[in-house]
Amino acid sequence: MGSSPKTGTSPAVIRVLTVDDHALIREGVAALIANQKDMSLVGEASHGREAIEQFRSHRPDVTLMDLQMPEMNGIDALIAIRSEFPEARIIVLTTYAGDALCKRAMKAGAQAYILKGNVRKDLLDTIRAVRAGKKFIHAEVAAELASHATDDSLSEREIEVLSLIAAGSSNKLVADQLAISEDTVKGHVKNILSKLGVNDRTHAVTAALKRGIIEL
Amino acid sequence: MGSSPKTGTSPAVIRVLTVDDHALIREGVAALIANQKDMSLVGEASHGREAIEQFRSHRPDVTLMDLQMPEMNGIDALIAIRSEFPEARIIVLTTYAGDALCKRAMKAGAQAYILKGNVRKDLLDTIRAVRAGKKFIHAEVAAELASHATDDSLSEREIEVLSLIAAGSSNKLVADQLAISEDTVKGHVKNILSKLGVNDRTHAVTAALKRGIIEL
DNA sequence: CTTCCGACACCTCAAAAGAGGGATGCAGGT
DNA sequence: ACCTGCATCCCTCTTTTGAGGTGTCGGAAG
Repeated sequence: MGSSPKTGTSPAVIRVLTVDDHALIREGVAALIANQKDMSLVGEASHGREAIEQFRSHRPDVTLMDLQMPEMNGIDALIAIRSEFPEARIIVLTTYAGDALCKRAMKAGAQAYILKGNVRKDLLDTIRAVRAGKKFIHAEVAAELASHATDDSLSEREIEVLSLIAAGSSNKLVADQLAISEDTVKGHVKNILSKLGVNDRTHAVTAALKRGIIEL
Repeated sequence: MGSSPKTGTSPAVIRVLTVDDHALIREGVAALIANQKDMSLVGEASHGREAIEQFRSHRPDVTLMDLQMPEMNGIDALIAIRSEFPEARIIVLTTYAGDALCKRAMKAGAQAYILKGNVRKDLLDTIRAVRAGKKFIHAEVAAELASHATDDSLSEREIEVLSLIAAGSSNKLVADQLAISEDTVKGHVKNILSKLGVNDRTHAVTAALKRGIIEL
């Protein structure tokens, strides 16, 4: 790369799409990219549905995707885009360092997961790396990921139960809402506590919130 | 004020300081302000301590302050700046719509409280309004505020107890950590449940998180 | 100087939650 | 066919929580 005079996929500008419900963030990304000779912002979207439309019409080389947006969240948009365009290169750019969120995003086909906090140098480097086909997970998140490497993740049902508990339901109420017996709920709760390594339901909820397993 | 031809405090540019731990947000603010003829960005800070320094050296007309930053949070920075410069005009610019957070910020001397989400038009208008001495609270937050207008807020001690509960402590453990009797803790918990309008400790924690009374 | 409120403490009692055990059926993969 | 994970249900037992009610003490506000 460099001496050969040719087609030049490398020297071509990287076409970027930014997806974030916060206008300020999109503005920041736009400003950052405007200063790069090898990049160009080709579109913006403020939620998942719009992201899909923008992707269809612009076919960006790299997409910066926030999670937690109105209308349609980033994970769902990620899945939708990747199912339609399997070669899509998508970087998750979020505030949350939860390991569960990161796992879901990477499983959904994200190429990188970085935090809005320490973006200074990471963002631009990551865009270039991802365009080149590499993957990247922010160190802070990677540490989270590593610290929970051993413990198995919650099942769909367990997440459902835990969400209802977080919303203020007792075991009996959860049982009613899910149309199962209270004993079954207790069984689920026991597994949840064990998997999260906590001793009571309240701590289970806060631990799951920290890790991005459930939302408020 | 308006028809008289004079000193011109109004036509002068509004000098703005932006405080946010997210570089992208600062970048976005900078880009937005750069397009306004009547505004000029005079400084940036990524946490509370730096905000105080920057305020001292630049004396901005208006300061945009995020809450929840490392080193020193926005509320504390707000208080510190306002105690040193009582005329300081500070706009809280945050992601969180919790009414408790807003109440604390306004009590600490903030002139406005707006959300990063719907910034498009609000931000610039708010900067001008605040410079002119007006106050402003984002509609979404105001609604939150109104919906909790009647219920009294938690005492310091109650917040302390609730935080420990959120961290996974039983009543007995909370009692040990605060060096009080378990019965007293139960008394506090009872008041907490009553004030927050919930039936159990887990819901109390999630309700308090939503309202910005405690943090994760 | 009262009056009110918050923090503190003690009591009883019923309901919920958590720890222990075991058992069934069903789906997916080997 | 077998095994494993998951969801489901049942039982017993102890601990924790939450709902009642009462009272003291100190400080802040009236």
